[in-house]
Amino acid sequence: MIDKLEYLLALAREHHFGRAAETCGVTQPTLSAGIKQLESSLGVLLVQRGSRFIGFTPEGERTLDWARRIVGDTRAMRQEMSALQHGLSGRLRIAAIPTTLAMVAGLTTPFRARHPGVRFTILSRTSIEILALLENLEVDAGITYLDNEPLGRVLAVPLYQEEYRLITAADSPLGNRNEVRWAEVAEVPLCLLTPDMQNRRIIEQLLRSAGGDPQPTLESNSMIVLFAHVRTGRWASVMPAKLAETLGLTDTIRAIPIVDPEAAHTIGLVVPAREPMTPLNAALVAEARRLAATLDA
Amino acid sequence: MIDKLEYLLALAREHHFGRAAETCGVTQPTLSAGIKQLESSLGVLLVQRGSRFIGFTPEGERTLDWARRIVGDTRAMRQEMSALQHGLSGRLRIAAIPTTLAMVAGLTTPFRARHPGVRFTILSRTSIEILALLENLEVDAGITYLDNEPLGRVLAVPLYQEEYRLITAADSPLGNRNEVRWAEVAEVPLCLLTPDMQNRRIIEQLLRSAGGDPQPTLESNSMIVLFAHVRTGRWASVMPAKLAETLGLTDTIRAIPIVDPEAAHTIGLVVPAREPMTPLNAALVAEARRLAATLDA
DNA sequence: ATCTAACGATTGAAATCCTCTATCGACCGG
DNA sequence: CCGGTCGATAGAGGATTTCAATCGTTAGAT
Repeated sequence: MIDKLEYLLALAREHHFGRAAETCGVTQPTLSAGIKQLESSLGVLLVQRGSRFIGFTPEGERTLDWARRIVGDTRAMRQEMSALQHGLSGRLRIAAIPTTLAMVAGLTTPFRARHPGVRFTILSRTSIEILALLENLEVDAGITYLDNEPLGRVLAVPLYQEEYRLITAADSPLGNRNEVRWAEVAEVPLCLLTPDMQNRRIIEQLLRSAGGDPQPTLESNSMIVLFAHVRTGRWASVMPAKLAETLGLTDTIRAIPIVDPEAAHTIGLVVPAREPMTPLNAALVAEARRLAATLDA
Repeated sequence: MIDKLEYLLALAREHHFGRAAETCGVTQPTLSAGIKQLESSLGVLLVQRGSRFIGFTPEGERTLDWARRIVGDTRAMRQEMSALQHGLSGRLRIAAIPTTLAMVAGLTTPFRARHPGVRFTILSRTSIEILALLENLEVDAGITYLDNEPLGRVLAVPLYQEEYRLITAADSPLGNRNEVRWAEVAEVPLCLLTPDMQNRRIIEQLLRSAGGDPQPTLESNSMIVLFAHVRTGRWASVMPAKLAETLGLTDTIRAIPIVDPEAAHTIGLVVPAREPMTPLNAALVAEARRLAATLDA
């Protein structure tokens, strides 16, 4: 029964019987039969049948909600029993937005010191993708903005305020300033994240409300790409302060506070609002609270 | 997997492998193997092994919590799908304390008018048993006191205030009064519920705080027994007003309000605090709210 | 219109898992 | 010491599950 529900979740992820079967480690006929059996067991059609996967029926969507719950609880139960036996172990899957990637180490490092048996998978994803991944049990936790998009059914732990810096060469036009205004930044050709990233949308909105019309000269979904360009001294970017510090400023590259307004957005850890939490998530939330305390100080 | 969790729940109910197997409709070796398989699948011992059933290990108790959740969600999912197909159907199992048995019809009758496909099982139980039955998924809902014992993880819908009447023959010593004081009632030989019933404990406490020392001349766990005795005209009892009305007063048997104090306890419907509720419970709660509105008016 | 590739359903054989009956061993109370 | 109860175990039979192979349909390309 529960494995059939897992099939359903996989199908919701992949929208494709073959691939869903593969991720479940079974063959396509097996998954096909599993779904069919779920349908007959519940007495409803779950999947809209055509020559290909079309989508779920309304009953299927509803069943998906239940499947997420039941499968999630089952995994949590297993994890809890395993933790009682061998201490915390297993893999903690975290999805983070690119601007926070550098600070993830601040969370994972003390966590691992406390719980050496735990392994990590860190994925770089957009804030919207993170919520979907959480919903579908594909990751255990996310690190994202807490104060913009609606978060859904999650528990959020604020970590720090993201503040913005103009990253530019010391010998560039604004390079000698101790602070700059958004209106000024709007005049500079920038390297920014792609528009699917919430950070890009936040910065664009700040630039626009300062009267600018942002036309980034370069965009990427990778902060590494952006920073590598800035580092040449020929490009500029707007980055969160925390990130700029971590990536390392040289004497030729400066991070200049941007004011008017002094914008800030809250970054935090989000985990599914499941009661009780999985042991790994409980430990992660505790670690995040500790980290937030040190960051506030 | 889920059926193994059902085995575990049955074992928790019965404290006996053989009986648990019977309630699950399997033989004892099957249930035994099922539990053993759960244990190896989770990697922990769940049951304390001896020559007989002794109890659960701490891990077993924890697993029981998860099992209740997972099994409950699974049943809710099935019920919801069935309701989407055929409308509300199935069996609604309600446990009620004896003093409320007469008013259950006020809930079930309009419910059945709205949802003809639903069948009922009504059990008379003590308030403490009701909470255990709810916890173990053995009943869907309970009707009990809301304001005394701690209720646990339930959603409560207040229905009405239980007020107390002295039920006695018109020609008995207090029979001609329009109201009596608890101190006076304490002098009368009474038929009361057995001490495992909360109603008995409530009434005893009221009698004692009025200075009496209650020594019921007859006790039973059945209101029918109590009422049948009162009806002979030779016995008296203290009963909730609602119940006395339903059982039918004759011109020789009177229900006299008891004052000083005018005690009242809240009676209500309780269902497991499960989000979302099962469709049957959702409908029952809606019906209870309607009923509460008419009772208030 | 025809062809092709992709997709999901179907089939039938093999493997696995499950459930039952029968029985055993441990323990308890007389 | 004996009889009865309880849960574990063994082995056979049956049901279910899984897989490889294949089919039918459809969308898109030509």
